[in-house]
Amino acid sequence: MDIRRLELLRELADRGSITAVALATRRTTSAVSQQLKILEREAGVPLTERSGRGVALTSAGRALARTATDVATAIERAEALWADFRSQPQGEVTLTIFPTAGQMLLPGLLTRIDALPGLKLICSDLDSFVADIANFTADFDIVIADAPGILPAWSERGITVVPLMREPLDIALPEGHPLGAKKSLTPADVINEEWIGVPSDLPFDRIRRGIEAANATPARVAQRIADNGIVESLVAAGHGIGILPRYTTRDRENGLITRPLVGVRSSRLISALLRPDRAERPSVRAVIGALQAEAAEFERQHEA
Amino acid sequence: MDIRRLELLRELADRGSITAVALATRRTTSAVSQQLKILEREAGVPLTERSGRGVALTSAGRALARTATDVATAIERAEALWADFRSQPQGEVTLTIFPTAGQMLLPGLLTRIDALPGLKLICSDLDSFVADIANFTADFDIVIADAPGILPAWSERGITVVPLMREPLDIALPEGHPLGAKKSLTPADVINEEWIGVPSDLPFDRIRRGIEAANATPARVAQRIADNGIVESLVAAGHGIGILPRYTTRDRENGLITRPLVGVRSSRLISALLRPDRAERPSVRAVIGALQAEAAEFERQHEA
DNA sequence: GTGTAGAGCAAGATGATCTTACTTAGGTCA
DNA sequence: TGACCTAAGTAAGATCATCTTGCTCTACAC
Repeated sequence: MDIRRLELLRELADRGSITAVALATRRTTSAVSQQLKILEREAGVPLTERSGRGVALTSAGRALARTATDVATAIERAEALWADFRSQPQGEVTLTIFPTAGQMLLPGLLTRIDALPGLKLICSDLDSFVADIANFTADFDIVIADAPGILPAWSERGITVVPLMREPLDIALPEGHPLGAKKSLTPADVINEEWIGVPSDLPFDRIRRGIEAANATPARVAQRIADNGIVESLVAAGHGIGILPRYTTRDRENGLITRPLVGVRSSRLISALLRPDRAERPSVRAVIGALQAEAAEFERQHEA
Repeated sequence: MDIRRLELLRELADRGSITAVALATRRTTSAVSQQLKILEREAGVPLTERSGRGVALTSAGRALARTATDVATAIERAEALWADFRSQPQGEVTLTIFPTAGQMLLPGLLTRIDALPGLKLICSDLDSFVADIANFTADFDIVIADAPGILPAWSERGITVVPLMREPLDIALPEGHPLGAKKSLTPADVINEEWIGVPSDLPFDRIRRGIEAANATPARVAQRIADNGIVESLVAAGHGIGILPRYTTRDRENGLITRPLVGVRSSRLISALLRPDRAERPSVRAVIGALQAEAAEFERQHEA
């Protein structure tokens, strides 16, 4: 069964006459007629029948023409990808991102992508609390995650990790807390506080472990909350202190103050994860480039 | 971009060397080499690079080889369908059926299908209460439903309806109910009873409407229940009388007795619904044939 | 260095698919 | 009814993509 012949059958189903198919495919009617004859012999079932001066598909013919449609759509998808390679970056790129990084990067990223004609970025956001973020590289071209480095499990699976930016993590205190008097805080300052922590399998949690290691004392974790907005509210209400990312935490007029933590490494590395085959697509490369530029721009503005 | 060339790229990704691809596809290495060269020119990107004495795919090559896999699977699906037409009925047929019909027909149907080698029947059951059963013909090859005839909406959509069997519907009474003294019941006998009915958009409900029409009086419907098992329990517990299908109602030692209803048409027609293009597939035809045979056999046994 | 395996190039062979020219069948209009 | 037209199909030869043959080039093993 040959694809090109199958395609003719589909054309016939769409256009209704051999002449129309021949015209559309820039062939003679004779050529079309011959190819359909061969197809019919291969199928072993009559696919067409005469109807007046023209031909009509038999119901078997219609049924088999339908299969051609499915094949055609698969081929079209493949060709869209090839087009991406052949010329300018073009086509659709899917991206998923966790909420706070989305706040920082998406507005500028979308502006940059708008400037590239033919390129469409389809974004979605991810619950901040997922088991293994890298699993999403099967479903999305680009996954933006808080990646503490390249996990062994990732490099094994051949996942490409592109670092984008580093965001400092600060200690969040309720207004009026005695520690607010200091400009910056050490692990010893905070170890005896009540903590609003994060679930232990989130990358954030390694900051708490760093503080514990520096003091050789376990911290008192009152709650484990994944969503930063909730953490903000709990800290502001005096239920404990927490660790929050610097650029996306609201610490103006909401009962919250933040202080940098010194003495342990306290930042998160935001990276793009993707499967290497997708990383080859010019359109995906273009988005990665825009992401790197946007992240650099963002860091530059916030360091100043 | 040609499918045959793309297929070669996929082979190369799988087998790793031009020689191996040539051997597998019964060509000379030269032919393979030439075709890949053409593909590369079309792509505009290097797809292979020399690596020692052999070649290795570039990462772009791997990415594009992956697209071939998707196309290949679509073609394989299409070819499975063609194979179905070419020879004996073969392949997979999906069927969905409502519960009581499943009880009656599936055991025997599956036995019949087992006798046809190469044919696989994948069954699922349907909630008895769905808006328009014919919508399922998009998702299943065969939909078995209580079809009161060919609805206009169905014939418009070109849905084929194959009648399978007629099942009488009886009046179900609690044991000891005064009407139990009679061998059969008329509309006048039952109109003043309390009813356990069915939701008004189920086909069953037309029997109740028939009884109302015969008496020119509305029936008193206490409950509207879709599931026959629940109706059985409610009737047995004395909450009312109901209408239940003869062959799948348990009326032995469960507090339930059934009596035929005379004077209004009281039966349901069980039919197979399918899209006409699917009806052409020899495998689907074979299943329909087995269904008709099984339904006829079932009716014969229960009339005796 | 010599031998060998794998890839690639040039030129001609092969074969599928197309065109040209003609036939057949069904419909239309005088 | 017969002349005419349109659509499809057939036969034979032309054309073009793809394959093979025969040779070269490169990397590597012994």
